[in-house]
Amino acid sequence: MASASSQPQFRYTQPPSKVLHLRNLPWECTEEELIELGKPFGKVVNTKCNVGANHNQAFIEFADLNQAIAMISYYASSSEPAQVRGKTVYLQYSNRQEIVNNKTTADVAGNVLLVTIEGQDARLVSIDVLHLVFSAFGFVHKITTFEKTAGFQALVQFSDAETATSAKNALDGRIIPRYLLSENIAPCTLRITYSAHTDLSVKFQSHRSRDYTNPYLPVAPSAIDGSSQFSLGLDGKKLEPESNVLLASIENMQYAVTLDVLQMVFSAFGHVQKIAMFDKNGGVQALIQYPDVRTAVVAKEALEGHCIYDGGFCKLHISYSRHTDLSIKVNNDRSRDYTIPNPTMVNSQPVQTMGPAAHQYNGTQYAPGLEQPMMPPQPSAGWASAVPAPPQSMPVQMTNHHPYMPPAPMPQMTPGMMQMQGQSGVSPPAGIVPPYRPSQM
DNA sequence: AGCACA
Repeated sequence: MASASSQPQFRYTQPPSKVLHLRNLPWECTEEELIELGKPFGKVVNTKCNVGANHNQAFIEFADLNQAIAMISYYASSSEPAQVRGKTVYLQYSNRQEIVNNKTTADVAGNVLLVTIEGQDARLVSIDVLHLVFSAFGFVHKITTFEKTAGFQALVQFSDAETATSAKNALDGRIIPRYLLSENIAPCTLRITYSAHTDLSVKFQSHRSRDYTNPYLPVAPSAIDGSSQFSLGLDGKKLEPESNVLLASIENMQYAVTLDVLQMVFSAFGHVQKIAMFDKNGGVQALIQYPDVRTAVVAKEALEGHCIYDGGFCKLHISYSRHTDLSIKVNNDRSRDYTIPNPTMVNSQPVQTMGPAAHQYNGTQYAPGLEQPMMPPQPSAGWASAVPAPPQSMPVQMTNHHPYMPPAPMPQMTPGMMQMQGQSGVSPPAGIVPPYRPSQM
């Protein structure tokens, strides 16, 4: 075979092509100038400017081969050379048959977004914070995070391109709301393009990747034993490995926090299997067990630092427990196993009460049964404004729609609650326990 | 003046 490809390409024996290769162009030649040059000979359907080491080459692609031939033929016999800005340009058939535009993927709308987190502390942004941010626009199927030369990046998968587009339009160029991050970390700006991916492959739930459509996906070993990689917390400290069991300590407990109150608060994020309360360091702590890590992660994100009651009372501090399955010996006012049939329980309506009620959040077009209780139903309200929504806006749903919104003071009151208040000698203002409302101090 | 690097 004659090896045409091994020959120098600047013989004038290029086979015809719809694509012409132009050289000796002036610096920064524009697409418009190329179209002007080719227009007399046919329809220019594509161009590529600023090619080559000196950016002085370009391609133009005609709709039809004959148009390209016409242009080459014309200038082959013309006394006037082809010119751009008075500079002679040289034409020949390209050795390719079409222009491939490499700026496609980032411009074609898809259901997966490529998110670059910019900022000094970008790496400290947890996948859970990203999940919260993007869940405001619809159900987030999957998230993966990774390091590239571009920095800390994430792929965020939505159901469809429309949802992804609404998130992209609202978030691109914006900062992650301050109230989602601890105070001492630098602002993080989101840069968002479309990804060419349509379905991410997530093998494990881990600190780097999540599949929110599959709660039974195994948790990565590295996320369980914590021996290999800790994820960095928002404050830059090491995080304990995620767990399905949360350890909650209650600060400034002016009002009694009973087992039932805890069960209500934590049930907003999923089924609470077991709770155990105990005294430690002069305060009250509780272990709350969920069926899966994912639910616990969401609950922790949502509740950490928030107060059960208005006024900074009963502030929750939540960490992951090393337990995975609590051993509840007896059901009483300090410990309870909600997974076993409980005809003998004193207050035996809790879980069933919460189930349906917990799903009454309006605007919940997210997948049923998944844990989005705290996503703003009207994301545009929070994101369209230049100023990030105030802290209260994120959990505001819990204020408005949380099942524990008593029409009358102190509903679901338990004997234990009464007693503890009596013992403590602290009377709530006006004798009323404020409604449960997570709020930051 | 001589073929694109996503």
